[in-house]
Amino acid sequence: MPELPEVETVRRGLQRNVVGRKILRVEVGRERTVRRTSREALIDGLTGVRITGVGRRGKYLVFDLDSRQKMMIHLRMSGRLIIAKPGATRPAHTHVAMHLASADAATPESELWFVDPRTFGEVVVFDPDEIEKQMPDLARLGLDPLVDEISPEILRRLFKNRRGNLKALLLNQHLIAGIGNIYADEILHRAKLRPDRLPGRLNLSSLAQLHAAMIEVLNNAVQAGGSTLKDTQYVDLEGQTGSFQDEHRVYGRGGMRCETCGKGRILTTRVAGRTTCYCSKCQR
DNA sequence: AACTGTCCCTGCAAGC
DNA sequence: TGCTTGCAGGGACAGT
Repeated sequence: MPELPEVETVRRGLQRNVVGRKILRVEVGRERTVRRTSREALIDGLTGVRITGVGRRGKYLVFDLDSRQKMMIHLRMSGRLIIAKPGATRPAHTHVAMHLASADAATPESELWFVDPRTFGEVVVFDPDEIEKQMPDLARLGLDPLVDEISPEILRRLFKNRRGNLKALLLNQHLIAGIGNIYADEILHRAKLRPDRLPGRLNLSSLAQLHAAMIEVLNNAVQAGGSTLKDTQYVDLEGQTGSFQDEHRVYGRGGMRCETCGKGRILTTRVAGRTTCYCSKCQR
């Protein structure tokens, strides 16, 4: 599932491959992918426009354009962005295809595909001046752990007067943006904190552990190009798999021995409505 | 306001 | 073997 490290890996690929290039033509297959506006709005908003930059906030990709608008792409559960040669065979569930002009004499024309079997993802062109109205979810996103400066003290303030447990808070995109189910479990394991702990009862040293684990796990995962699992086949823009799944210590390891403490077993439960894995011994 | 549960959707795996 | 069922999960939405 694309979470912050996977989206950041895709963003870096886009930075290398599409920034500076002009969109010549846009095809939209499934209407559902452009449900926030319409097929016409996407095609009109992108045709003849140059991509001047690609940013990321949480799991949201935001493309700068040389028009007055911006483009947002969210991969949700199963979305993928793929760069390909013009006319190459498209995978099933390719819902949007953008034809990109060559950037210079050395760069051939390309196609940028949005592929998404489960169709939860979306592609939308919006007006940044109307972001509150058109993109309320993006406008109200919380702090990004790798873009914004987060400290244990900031975590304490974010968690103040919150009733939910630690895992629910990590998954809440209005507080901290970019952490999903996999990285929430990995972060909590490295912080040695149980997912069902209540934030009000955390002392500053626990908050410092959580903060350090968050930064470390996310940075290491970006370094590894994200996590590629068996089911969703996450790959980056150029089709490369990630390798952070090899460093997972709890996610998908239910019933196995904890490699960190060597004693505990990894338990699988349900916390905050999500399948949750944690070590019975090292997380307290 | 803040939290929880349900839904959207497809592919895959387990179980009969 | 071939069917059915359940599960995966990000975020919108309804209900509490």
